[in-house]
Amino acid sequence: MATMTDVARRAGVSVSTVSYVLTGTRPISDATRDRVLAAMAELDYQPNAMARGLASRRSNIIGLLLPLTGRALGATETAFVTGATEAAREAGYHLMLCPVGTDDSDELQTLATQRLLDGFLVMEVQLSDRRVDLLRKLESPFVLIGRTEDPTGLACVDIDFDQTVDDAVAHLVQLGHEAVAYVNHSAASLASGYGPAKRTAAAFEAALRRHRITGVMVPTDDTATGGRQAIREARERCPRLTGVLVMNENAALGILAELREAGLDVPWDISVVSMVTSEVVADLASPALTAMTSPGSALGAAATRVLLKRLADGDGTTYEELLPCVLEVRGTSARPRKKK
Amino acid sequence: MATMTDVARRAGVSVSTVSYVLTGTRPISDATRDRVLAAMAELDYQPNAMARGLASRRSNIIGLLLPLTGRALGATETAFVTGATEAAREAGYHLMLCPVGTDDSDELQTLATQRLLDGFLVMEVQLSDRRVDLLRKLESPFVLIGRTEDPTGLACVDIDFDQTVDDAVAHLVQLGHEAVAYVNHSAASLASGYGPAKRTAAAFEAALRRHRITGVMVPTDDTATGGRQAIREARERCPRLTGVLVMNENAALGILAELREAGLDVPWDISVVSMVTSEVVADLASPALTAMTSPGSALGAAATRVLLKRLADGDGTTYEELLPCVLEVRGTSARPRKKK
DNA sequence: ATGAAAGCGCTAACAT
DNA sequence: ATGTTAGCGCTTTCAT
Repeated sequence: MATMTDVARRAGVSVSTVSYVLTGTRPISDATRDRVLAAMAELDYQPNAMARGLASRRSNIIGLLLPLTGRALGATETAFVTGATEAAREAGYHLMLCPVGTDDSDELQTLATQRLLDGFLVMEVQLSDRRVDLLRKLESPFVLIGRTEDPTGLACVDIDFDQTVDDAVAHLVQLGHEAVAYVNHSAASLASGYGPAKRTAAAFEAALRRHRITGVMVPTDDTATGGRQAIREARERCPRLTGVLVMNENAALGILAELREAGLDVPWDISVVSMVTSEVVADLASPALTAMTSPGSALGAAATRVLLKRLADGDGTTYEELLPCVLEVRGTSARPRKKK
Repeated sequence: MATMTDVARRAGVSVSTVSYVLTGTRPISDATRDRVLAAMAELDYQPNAMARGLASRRSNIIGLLLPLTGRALGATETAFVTGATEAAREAGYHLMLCPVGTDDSDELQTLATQRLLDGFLVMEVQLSDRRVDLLRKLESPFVLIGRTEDPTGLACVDIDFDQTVDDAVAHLVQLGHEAVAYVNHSAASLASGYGPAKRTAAAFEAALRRHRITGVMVPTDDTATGGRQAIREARERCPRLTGVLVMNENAALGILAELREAGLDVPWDISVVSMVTSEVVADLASPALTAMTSPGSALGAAATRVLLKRLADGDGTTYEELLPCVLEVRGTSARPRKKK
């Protein structure tokens, strides 16, 4: 394994010159640079990451804090990881997966003080998240995916739930629907103040008013069974119902199954729009789900870019970037057929 | 940020003593150790990962080579990543995600010679995989998830496809099925020599013989549409068909949809067993899919353990560990009802 | 059982 | 534009 000293000797220059060729932090004459580069190539030289990190106090690695609950990651999360990883690589950084939940404060403290990571991406952010407090205290640069209660002084990248709900409702209204339901996350998460649940509930109300249509919000579990119950309840509470928005993919599939068994035709009797859904899952359903596709990979890339920017600038001001889900019309939404 | 020198001074010992307390590579009297530990605690000392890595030539990080194709990772892969990450953490290691496909030789070369990673886990291994050749040449320790054509001298951890297929067929036979189809991966992947496709095809033939039943193998695309076509073809070629094994989850859902539309009752008319399927996806279907659940997270953990073992022992002998998928009977398999 | 000291391979002042 | 050199914070011989 050739070292920088080897390269310097071979190129007939000093080690610092070699170093500066690598980092580009001071002007080097073309002739010298060429000689150095040639020497590197001849020796198959690769800088030692550890030595670099030690001397520069930068590892060029960012950590992705992701609670690994045992159950699988959804497609959205996966896409996020992918997007973040790619964006990091393009900037010459590496991405390290760190299974750190809100409760593993010690783990995180160790990670952050080890100086192995230059900064953090924090996934699955809770409204009140201890990881945030800790990272702040330790003065580690970080970017949140999602938002805490009070985002002052934080950098957040999140789905634009307001916009997403509004776009979904607008899609149904445009098709001629006048009574729609919104099947939200569970009552429990709503009560616990889970951000997306609360924000979408409010956005739904607002959208109903804006579009002057009626509708009901039904919280339910994020399961197929939950979806089944929710659609039954929704139809009871609002018999004229012709459209439904669903927050959770599993619930969406449950709704399709329930409607089918009730002898109703999707999309002609009832349209279903799934929110924050990945393409894969949407295609699993039949008919394929009309959905608001979550910008998973774009979110990951955006978050990474924000973090790297902050690392470079030493910037720590409040920042917020919201990306809406994009409507993909597939087979479960249509103009409702006239009743009777 | 306290350094080892600070700790040494505070404890009234030399730096080397502090170091040995940390690494445990030489005996320390209890009294001294206690003083050192106390000093560390008082100073909130955390060893600097970079300095450690530079001096010891070990980063305590392993890389996970995972081609990020843009499309989402399946639940099995996700579980694998989770399992590997957890296992690494338990052993005091970190896991770094490296988006490196078979074609990114340069990327991999850089990664491996940078000395940032102690070893590699290689996912989505091709029958002939250039990453394997490269890692071997660079003498980087690594473990494959999957198998190459010739596994001599390699460490592999993989799904036991033979066992899995046999278990699935046995399940159907035991229920009384006498004519079953196997819906495999696409003809293209079969032709290209994709390992799992070839191995399961062979295992299916063997299982048919062993159980003295008839059956057909139908290759198809890994999509719902592919599944639909496949089941039509299978029923044409084998009208007495009462059971079907499916290799791909999407195809499995397509098959269910097609059968339903053809007016057939699952599982009473036709049983469906999905292979290498995750629980989440199985539950998405209605009825929930009887499936051979892939040991994703166990695979990840096993692979990590093998790699760490090799790092510790400097061992490089051939090694193979196969884990079967586990049968989970859900709603799509049953004793076939008598025809006519 | 403990200490002293020589690196590990690089970056970044400080020189010229 | 280039060279010299003092660290970065730790591990690990070599001593005692």
